[in-house]
Amino acid sequence: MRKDSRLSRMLHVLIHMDRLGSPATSERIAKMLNTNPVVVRRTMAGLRKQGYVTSVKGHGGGWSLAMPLNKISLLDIHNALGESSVFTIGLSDEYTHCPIEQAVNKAISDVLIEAESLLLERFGEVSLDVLAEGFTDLPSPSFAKDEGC
Amino acid sequence: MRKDSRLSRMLHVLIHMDRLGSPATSERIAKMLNTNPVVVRRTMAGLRKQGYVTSVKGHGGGWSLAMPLNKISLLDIHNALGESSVFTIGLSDEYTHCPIEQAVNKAISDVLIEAESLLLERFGEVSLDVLAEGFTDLPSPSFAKDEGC
DNA sequence: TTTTCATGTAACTTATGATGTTTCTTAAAT
DNA sequence: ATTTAAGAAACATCATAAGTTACATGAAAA
Repeated sequence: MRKDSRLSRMLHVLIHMDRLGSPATSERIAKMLNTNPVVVRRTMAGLRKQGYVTSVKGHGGGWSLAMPLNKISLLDIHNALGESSVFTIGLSDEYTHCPIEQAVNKAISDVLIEAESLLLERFGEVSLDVLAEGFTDLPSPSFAKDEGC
Repeated sequence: MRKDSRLSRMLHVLIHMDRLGSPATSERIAKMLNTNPVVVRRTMAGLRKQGYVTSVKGHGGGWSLAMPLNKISLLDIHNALGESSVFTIGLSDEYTHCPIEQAVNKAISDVLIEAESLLLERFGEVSLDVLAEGFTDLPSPSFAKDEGC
């Protein structure tokens, strides 16, 4: 089943952006992610909507962090990306009136809800500055693949 | 993102099968699930491989439970269906040498592992007979949609 | 012993949804 | 004015789960 790696990729990008100083263009980010600028804009648009990044048009424009990394959690970015559910597991809805289907679906969804709660709670406990820790003394690596991420 | 409702659907089927007495044909199950017999065989094959159901060819053949419902847990069926991961969330693997990607991926996967452990543990605690409880006194409903699930 | 019913399996087709692409517009700096 | 870059809509591609077709195998019934 298909995986959505946007969270991982966007976190990676945001931390690099933080050490970059100047705005990062969609094109630059796209190169880093081996994708293209429009996909980057689409994804970043969600983050901007929630206030985590800003975008500027024209010369010298691009994307910038709107707040320090310690104000942003994994949960924030996860939510901003707007994926409805974290699970590949879904429920049947063919016989909503069948008591057996109801019992089955309740058992499954009870578990999913509990596991998702835990997951979101943990995501909320991790802020991005913690992920960047220990690398601040490294020579700030440049951005795109051909420059050595 | 696409959902996999096989677990929910198969549990539903297995419980109905338990009260059916005679083997259920792939065609009958397919009608119940609004799908077709080959898909049913494909899915049931996983359950047979793990010993939860048996299949018999020819006249009067079909699928039967190989053990009572109280010997089968949600986890058993989940595993038998053979889905690798329960999450839609994946990790980037473009810069496996980049310490930032590593830190990001470790943070995410720590959470995923913990949440998945909880989920599997809970699935292991629920056996199918519990889901069927309370309906044993009902007139055993017949199987296919047009017969009133 | 032939027919019918049912699973087993492989190969192929379809449907869906994310991702990628093109094109054009808008806006800001040079 | 020109260049640079985001915004946005429309369209194309791709991956893959699900569905379908076709045929082989095996068991019971006629």
